Amino acid sequence: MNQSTVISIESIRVACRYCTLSSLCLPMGLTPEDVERLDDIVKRARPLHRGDVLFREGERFRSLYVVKTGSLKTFAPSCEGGEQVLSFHLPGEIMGLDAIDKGEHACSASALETSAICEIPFARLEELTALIPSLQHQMYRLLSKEIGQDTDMLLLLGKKNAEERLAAFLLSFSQRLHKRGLSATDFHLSMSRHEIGNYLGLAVETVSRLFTRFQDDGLVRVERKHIELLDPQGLEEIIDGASPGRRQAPQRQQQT
Amino acid sequence: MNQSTVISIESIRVACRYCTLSSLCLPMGLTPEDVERLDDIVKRARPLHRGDVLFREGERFRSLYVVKTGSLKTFAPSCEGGEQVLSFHLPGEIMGLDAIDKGEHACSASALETSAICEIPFARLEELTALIPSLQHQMYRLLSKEIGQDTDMLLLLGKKNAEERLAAFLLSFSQRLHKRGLSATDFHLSMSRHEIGNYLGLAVETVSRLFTRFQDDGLVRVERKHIELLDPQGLEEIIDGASPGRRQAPQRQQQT
DNA sequence: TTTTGTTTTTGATCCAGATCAAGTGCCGGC
DNA sequence: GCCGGCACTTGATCTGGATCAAAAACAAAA
Repeated sequence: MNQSTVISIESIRVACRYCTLSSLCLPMGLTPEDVERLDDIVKRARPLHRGDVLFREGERFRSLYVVKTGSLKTFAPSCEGGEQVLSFHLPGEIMGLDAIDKGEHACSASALETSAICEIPFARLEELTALIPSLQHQMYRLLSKEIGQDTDMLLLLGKKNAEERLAAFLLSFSQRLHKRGLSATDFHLSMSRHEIGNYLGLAVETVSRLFTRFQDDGLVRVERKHIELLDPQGLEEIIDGASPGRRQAPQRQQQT
Repeated sequence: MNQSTVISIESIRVACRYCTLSSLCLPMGLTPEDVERLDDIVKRARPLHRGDVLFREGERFRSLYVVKTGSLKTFAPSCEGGEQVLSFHLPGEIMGLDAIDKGEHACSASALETSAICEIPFARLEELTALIPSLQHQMYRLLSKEIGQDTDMLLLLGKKNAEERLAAFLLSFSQRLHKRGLSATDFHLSMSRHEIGNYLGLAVETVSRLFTRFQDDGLVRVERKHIELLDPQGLEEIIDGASPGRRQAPQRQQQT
């Protein structure tokens, strides 16, 4: 309780201009004065704890949210009570962009661990972007980037096998952490095997088996949620379809 | 040749304000004066023919493109020379939004049939959106909508089986045509079985078999690329996981 | 500490859909 | 009208990963 209070106070106090994430986040490329104006509309609420829901699918859309610390997942209800994990969000990453169109959230977001969030009321942001061209540009870029990421994911789900998917996930996660100043080769997964499997379109068992296989192949060291990448290059090769087991490509390529 | 000339002239001449698509397209919700201003920056080139490439992956991003007539596909190179079809575009739909972020096209676009295109130089559009709040809002909505569509696709590829995928594709295509004033139950597919399969993450053979099965089940009438939806309700039920063959859900749901 | 529930791992089996293999039929070119 | 090639269909087989089952490792509670 004591600790969460500390985090809370801290999260309330850190303005954008002092935030270490500003180079990754919305303020990227803005002048200090413009950052100030953006900062004026940002709200910082108390932190969420594991499992807490930030917004729920169907809720009226009012704000975008940026992760300040911790991590979250977004997920949409699938058929028959199941759900599809759509993405994992790390500090500096924005959530809620998919809700602008319909004016209501198309997915839900919940915390994977204790997390601090910045809330950005969209109506005010929209006003601001009309006044600050570089902010408008940044918004277009952010929206576009999200589309690009979804595209990558479509490629992953449409064309890659289980091994390639997990390798891609690990490497991508590693790179995202690295951009945030953390180790690219030694990190902690805040999500469960179940969530990873769901995200990658695989069964938990498959994810677990692949972790074991990767470890046996000397690519990673896995100890529950603690991951060490021993051979990132090797993972890279797996992603490109050169799995250790098969020398030449046995996959028939779907031409169009 | 004669016919393509006719189309060409027509496509050059129709300004946004006379275009039947304006209610679906970028001008949606703009005042007539603002449509005029938008119209000033739109370029209308000669039509593309089947197979012609509108833009290619890696090319410098300058413009967004809107389909005026016809249809296109976008696709990205997958591993080992294959490609992933990312989307099919019908009149009024915008292409190139994923390129804003990196400043270069992340995918390629090619015509599925003779198609007319409106080109919108992005730099000029960006200037205009700063001046016209409703246009800016429209842009945010369009970008957000694209994200939402990608999300739907992720759900489809991550959680649905072959039958559900094809049913969802047919119904979604039908609805998009209907919005454009065409028949929702009797239409022509401009893409090949191969392209459908690629898009849905299925082998051609599977797509072909499913068309046959759907026809045998009285859901559709298929004659090469000509499709008649006989029982849209039945397709809807398939999408929701109630395939005719199985009474209760044998799929284990991936909980998180 | 034990208890109890959850997450992860491991093993055995199964099946949807991919892949392989042959047609069949359509369409454009000559 | 005939030919050649490509798109599509249909059938037979194979397999990656799902599913089923159960044990093992942990974590939170008591």
